[in-house]
This record gives sequence, structure tokens and C-alpha cells, in this order.
Amino acid sequence: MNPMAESITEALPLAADAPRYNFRAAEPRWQRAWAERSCFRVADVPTDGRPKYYVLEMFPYPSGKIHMGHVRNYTLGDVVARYKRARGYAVMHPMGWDAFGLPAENAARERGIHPAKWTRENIATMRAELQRMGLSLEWEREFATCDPEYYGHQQKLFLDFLRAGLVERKESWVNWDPVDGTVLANEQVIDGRGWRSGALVEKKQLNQWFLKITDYAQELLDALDTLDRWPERVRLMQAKWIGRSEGARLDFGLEQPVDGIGQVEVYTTRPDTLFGMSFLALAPEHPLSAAVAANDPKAAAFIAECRRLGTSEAVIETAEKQGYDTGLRVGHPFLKDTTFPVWIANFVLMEYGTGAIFGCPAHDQRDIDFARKYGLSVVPVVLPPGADPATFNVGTEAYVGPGTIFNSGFLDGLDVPAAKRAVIAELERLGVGHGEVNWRLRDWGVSRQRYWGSPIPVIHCDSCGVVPVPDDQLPVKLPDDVTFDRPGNPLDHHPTWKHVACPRCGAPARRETDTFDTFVDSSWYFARFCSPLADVPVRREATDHWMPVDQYIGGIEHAILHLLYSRFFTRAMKQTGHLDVDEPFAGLFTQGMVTHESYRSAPGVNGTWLYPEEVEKQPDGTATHRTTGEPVTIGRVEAMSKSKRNTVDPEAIIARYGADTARWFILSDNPPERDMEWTEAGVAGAFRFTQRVYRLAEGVGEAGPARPVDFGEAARALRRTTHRTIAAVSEALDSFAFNVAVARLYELANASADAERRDDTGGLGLARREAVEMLARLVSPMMPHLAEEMYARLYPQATHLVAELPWPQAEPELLAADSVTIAVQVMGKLRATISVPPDAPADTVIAAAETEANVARLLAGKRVVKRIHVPNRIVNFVIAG
RNA sequence: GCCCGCCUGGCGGAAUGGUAGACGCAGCGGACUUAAAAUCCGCAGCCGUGAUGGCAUGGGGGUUCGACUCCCCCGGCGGGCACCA
Repeated sequence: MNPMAESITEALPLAADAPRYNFRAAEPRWQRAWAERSCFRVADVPTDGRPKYYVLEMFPYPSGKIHMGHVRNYTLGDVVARYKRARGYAVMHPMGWDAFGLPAENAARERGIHPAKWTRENIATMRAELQRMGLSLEWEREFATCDPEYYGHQQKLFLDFLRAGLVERKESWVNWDPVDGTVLANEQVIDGRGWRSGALVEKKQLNQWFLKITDYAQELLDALDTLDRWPERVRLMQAKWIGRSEGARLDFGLEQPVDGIGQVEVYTTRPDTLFGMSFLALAPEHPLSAAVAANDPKAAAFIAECRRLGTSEAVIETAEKQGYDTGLRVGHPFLKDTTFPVWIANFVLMEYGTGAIFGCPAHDQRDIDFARKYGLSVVPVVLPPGADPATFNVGTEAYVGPGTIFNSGFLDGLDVPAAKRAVIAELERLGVGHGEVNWRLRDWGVSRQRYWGSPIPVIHCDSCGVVPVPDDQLPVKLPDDVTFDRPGNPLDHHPTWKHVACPRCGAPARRETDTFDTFVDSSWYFARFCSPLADVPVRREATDHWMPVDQYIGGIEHAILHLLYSRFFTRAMKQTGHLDVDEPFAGLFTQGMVTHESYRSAPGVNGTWLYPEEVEKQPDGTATHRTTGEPVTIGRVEAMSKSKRNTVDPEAIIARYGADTARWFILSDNPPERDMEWTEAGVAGAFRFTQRVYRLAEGVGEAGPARPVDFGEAARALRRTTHRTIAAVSEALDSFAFNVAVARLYELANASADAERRDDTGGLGLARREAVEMLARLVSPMMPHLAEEMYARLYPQATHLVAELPWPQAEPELLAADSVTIAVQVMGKLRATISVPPDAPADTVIAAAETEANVARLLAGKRVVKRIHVPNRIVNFVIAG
């Protein structure tokens, strides 16, 4: 299976006599030491007075093995956790498993493994892998969302939400796979067909449970402004997703009522263009469309055609605008003697606004496309600045810019915003409409027709209706004895599970067999971590102390759904008294992906994909197959994916180079928010650095008795480098600039190595010992095992671990230099550098600069009109001419 | 189409408006070695006679004593959203 397995024990070549850091022995030893000393334990409700810091990485789905994306995510989080701990914070850094979901059911269907067994085995494997990474996790808080204790509390939250009016059961249009007998998410509909079954997907109305996230739409939007430690683009994406729009809702009266329907309600953001109306269009699912279709087979056929196309985005994108003229006509609120045709149009969405629009082709691109196709009238009513009202016309492109209203009765002469206000006022006065805010955000449908999820804790009774499961009967546990031998929901097929007595009247009733969307599970796990053993969903004292998460870290792919759902859930939990915070994540960091070159076994795109381990790179930049020797095409560098086989197994890397090397490389390559390229050469370089740093520790002398030393020039220089590195690394870690921290540590290592080659005079040996100790401690958030190993060498009698040490402090007097180099410019171009004492007065510095031969030459005979002096940095002479 | 981001050596990247290219990877030269690896030392943006010479941060303009950094225009790349009325 894994081509790299054979090479796991093969070590990088090293000289036999080279001192060697044996990570295979050291890493497990220090992992045990941290665990035995409970270095990473904190209390649910601490009393030690340290400030709290909650570091959380998005918990993994137990898919089988960890991948490089996990390694990057958890390494980033671990650096923050270890650094903040050293900085004096009580750090909570938990880990758990997002354990429900479809892959487990697929495994059951395809391989006959029970989803619970499959999931538990994957968790065991992946937990061991994470532990080998040396992460400073508090494993005592671990849970999986498939634990009945967890989802039972989730069911309790749902019932509390239900009682608080935050839950609704309603009919909604869904993508229905008639073969699998299940609802599909939009992403699971490919070219109108189910992604698994290949069956044509139908649009179907189904009773679904909804969480009323739209109740919080305004708040979720407004509070984005308070999330100043979130990436701007995530906030923008959420704002767009919530999609607030301001407009008007108004009624259009039908000339002839149809099936009792006398008017059509329309939502518009452009009430100012009402006089430019030329048609009204209904969504195919609109009740009036259905009423028309009842007596008009052609209309029915048109609607059926629209429905067949489904709701998938890909289909909507490519579909041409199509309409059907119903023959009906509507009046206009302001144009008393005019009527307009009513169409059914495929581009009108039932889910947004009222499912009906008025068409103003001159000022809306979709409407003009539609009007030009079907020969409908086009009346411009917004005159662009400078245009001539007598000749201004609209061709195939709608005018959507600002301007002055014309052709519009009482609105003529107003600008667009004023006209909007005037129309709304008039509609309200006439009682046919009003101003309204509309949202793109929809309520959150949480029902899934699946087994491997949390049961939704309600019971359906023929006489009592929907009855919540009483709190004392929670959790509603999943039955173990289920079969996956036929399509549909195994809970529904189960012979006994769903048959229960109604808790209210005792009559035979049925359990809800839908389970929760797994996004529900991940919407509050961060709160549960604060008190993972509590017999309530969350213990208030614990969440009051630990929430919000101070630093949340994960992939940008969760920018909208998971983060928005969690923000909503936090508010809902606050409303129901479970929490007392508004926002779950005070700080958010979104990491880039891990990428790798891809390889194909033959030229062009015809070859099969090859794993990196199957490929041998040649010195000339080409590549061949490791066993067959045939040429290999090197493809693009792209995100690691199983389908492209451009993956590298973290387990193999850790086995071959050690966890610290993997961690170091993944941090050093580039800034963490960008995509990084995983390369063999890069890992090897990181490995060499671990060895080099360790040798430095072996090369320093014993810790002598503390004594005042009159440091010589070289020792003073090294000490300044050491202390500047402390300051620089601290600053870099504070700002997530881990690649810069790495660079500064290379410099310190280089400086220590330089010192090693010089005579130990003037206290250089002591300065070197200090440099190496600080190197160990500064490197510890990133390479914790190596740091412990080095420290143990430096202090064989030490009674504490680096993981328990406070962060080193730079000595301020060592941050100041003996002298500074000043750049001397003439007319902004560098002409010389001079060395002067720090903070030398301006006239001294300028005088010194002027005497530099090269500067004097350029200034000779010229009139200097300005002398710029920036202390400790630069002198610039501006000459006339 | 709309929105956002990015563009610096062969590569990843560094740089409070103040000496552009730190640090690493790859490369080249040398030491050590029978040899290779490893290790160590050194070189290294481009042009150029070895000048503290010139040109250089996608292209063009601007602000400034001074611009990778701020502003405007253009180009390229990447990402997100999208019949949202």
C-alpha cells in the first residue's frame, strides 16, 4: 500500500562519529515526561490566578489517517499553545473528534464495517499519530461527537432551543435522490444527478427541522465589526453570505383572480424603477404558477422542465433564461390605466424575497436579457449624468449606475436614493406596500435522512403532534443493530427503534428518524471542552472562565458555514442560558493548504498519477520512476489530494525524520496563511538543522559557578545577538510570523557556531553557553523534543522541563548596540555608510557623513539645500540643481 | 460579471516610508576523504574592466529628501461569490 514503508527505517546518511541527536529515542521519552508531569493540564475552573488562554484548532474528522493539512494545523496551534504557556498563561489546548458523518456509512455499505467500529478504529489510529507529533494537548478533555454523552447534551440544547422558539419544522424544497432515498446537499448534485446513485435528482418538498439563524441575521452581521482578530476576508465572506438588502415589498393586483389568488407580492431593491416596469415574473414554484398550471398543460410542462433541472448551482449558472407567458395581467400601483403581463421565469427563485419580481429591463441585466429574448418593452427611467432624456436608450446592457429619475411621474428629477424613499412613502400611504429589509441568509435545515448522526429528539404522535423527548429520557441513543443492505435511512428500517409510546398521551407514536446535520455537532464542541465531563451541556463556571476561544486555527474552507453556525449557536446558547458570551472565537487564523508537485507516468495528461515515493528526481531536474526507470512527467504544484496521488504521509515523515523536523519544516517554509509546498529537500534541510543545533549543545562547556565576567568584544557581540534574537522571536511569534522566527533562530545558531571556532577568551564560552541555552528555549514551541534534549544536556541536574520554564526575557541593555551603521545618501541614493555611536547628535553624524570621500566628491562644488537626518538610520543630502 | 487578495533573485521568502534581497532551499568553488556521503569554510540579483558605477521589488504615472511599502491607471495570477430581484 505505502511505497514509503520500506524506507522508514532508513536514516539520512550521517558520519559515524558525528554527534547525533537520536530523535527516535528522545521524542517518546519527552512525550512521556510531559504526560507524567501533567504539563498541559488545566482546571475547568482554575483558581491559580494566571490569565487564561484558550487555543483551539478545528477538530479533525476521523477519516483514517492524519494528513499534512492536519500536521500544519496542529503544529501552528501547538506553537501558540506552548508559547503562551511559557508567557505565563494558563493555556487550555484540547482535542476531540468530529466523528459523525457520511464516510462511516459509506464504509458500512461498501465494506460491511459498522460505522461505530470504523470510526473508533480511525480515532485510535489518528490519536496515536497526533501523540507522536508531540503536541501539547490536554488529552483528558478528549471526546468524540458520536459519544452518547456528547450528542445527548446536544439533544438537550436542541430541546431548549425548541422551547425558546429557535426551532421550526417546515416544508422546504430539497434535492431528493429517489434511488438512495435521501436528501442531497447542493454540493452532492452533479449535473442534475445524485453523486452516489447517478439518479436524476428531483426537487421535492419535505418536512425538515430548521434552526432559526435568520432571527440573528442582523446581529451576526453587525458583530462582524467587533471581530478585529479575524481575517478581513472571512468577515467579508460572511457579510456577503448573510446578504442584507434594503428595498420594498409591494402588491400587484391581478386583473382576474386565479383560484382565489387576487394579487402578487413582490420584493425589490429598486422601487425607484417602478415606472420602468414591463412585466411581472413568478418563480416556477410560486403558488400562482401552480394555480395557472392547474388549467394550462403548457404551463405545467414548463414548470416540470424547470423542476427537472434541479437547484444545483452548476445548472443555474449555465441555464438560459426561459419564460412562459401565463396570459394573466397585473395593474400598477401608480399607473392606473396600464397593465403588465405575468410570466413564469426560470431565473426567479422561490427561496429569495417573495418568489416574484417586477421586471424593469432598462435597469436590471437579467430583466433586459429576458425582455430582449421575448420582445418585451424597455422603458428607461434613470437618466445617467449628462445623458439626453430625448435620446437615451438601453440596448442589451442594463444601466445600473446613478442618475436622475425621468419618465416616472411624481419621481421625476429625484436621484436614485431619494426616489426609493419617495416610492416607499407613497406605497405605504396607499397601503399597497412598505419598505423592507431582506436577507440572503436562509434558516438552517438540520434534518438528514442518515444513520450515523445524532438523533433529533422528538416523537411524532398522531393525536399530540410533535412531542419533544422528555429531558430525563436523553440521550436518544442510536441503535447498534442496523443494516445497510438497502437504500434509505437505516433508522427508518429498524424493526423496533422508532416505535415508542407518546410521552404525552401514551398512545403508540413514532420517533423522528432524521439525524442532525454534522455541522450541529461542531457548532458547540468548543464550549463542551471547557467542562467535558459535566452532566449538563456546559458548566457555566467553566465557560464563563474559558470562553471565548482566544485563538482558533483552521482552514479557510470553513470561512462561512462552520464559523457562522458556531456564531449562531453561541448566541442561541446564550439566549437559553447556557453561555454568557456572544462570540465563540475572539481570534481566528486561517492557514494555507499544503501542496506538492504531481507526477504522471507518461508524457502529457495520459499517464496515471504517481505517488512522490514512486518518483526519483534526477540532477538535471527531470524525474524517472523509481523501480522501472521510465520517464515521469512533473506536473503542477497543487493541493495534496488522494486523486492526484501527490500526498506525503506524515507518519512516514515522522518515522524517518522525527516530529520536530516535520514541525520545523512546516513552519519554516513560508508564512502560515499562504499555501506551502512540501518538498523532500526542505524536510532534509530541516533535519540537518536539528542535528546541527543539537551538536551546538554538545559543544558548550559545563555551567560554571555564576560569576561576574568582564566580557570581551566577541562575547559582547554574541550576547547582543542572543538577546536581540529573544526579542525578535518573541515579536514574530506574537504576530504569527513563524517563518521569520525560524530565520532569526538560524541566525542565532550561525552566530553560536561562529563562536565555537574562536578561542574561549573574554567570556566567550559563557556567552556561547547562554546563546545555546536560549536557542533551545526559543526553539521549544516549534521543536519541543529537541529543546528538552538540549536543555537536559546543558543542565543534567535540572529538576524542571523546558515545557515548564517561563519564556526568556531579553536584557534591555543588550538590545542597544555599541555603534550603529548609518546609511549616507546623496539625492536619495546610497553613497556611503558610516559607523557612529547610538543616538549621536545630528550635527555630529552629518559632519561625519560629509567627510566620507565618496560623499565629499559628490558634494564638491554643489549647494546642499537640505540635510535629512533620521537618528540611527540615515543621512540624506539634497543638492541644488 | 461582482468582490477580495497577491505579483521581490533559479525557488520559498525578509524588509516601523529610511542601506532591497535577512534566513532557508537549490547552485558554484574550496577543505576533509582512496572516494562518496556527512561536516566545515567561502561565493552568489542582473549588467559591468575589481567603481560606495549603472539597472533592479509585474508595467506606467504620482506624492516624498527618500517608495517593495502610500495614491491613480494598466497587466498578470490566485481565491471567493453569483440569475439574491
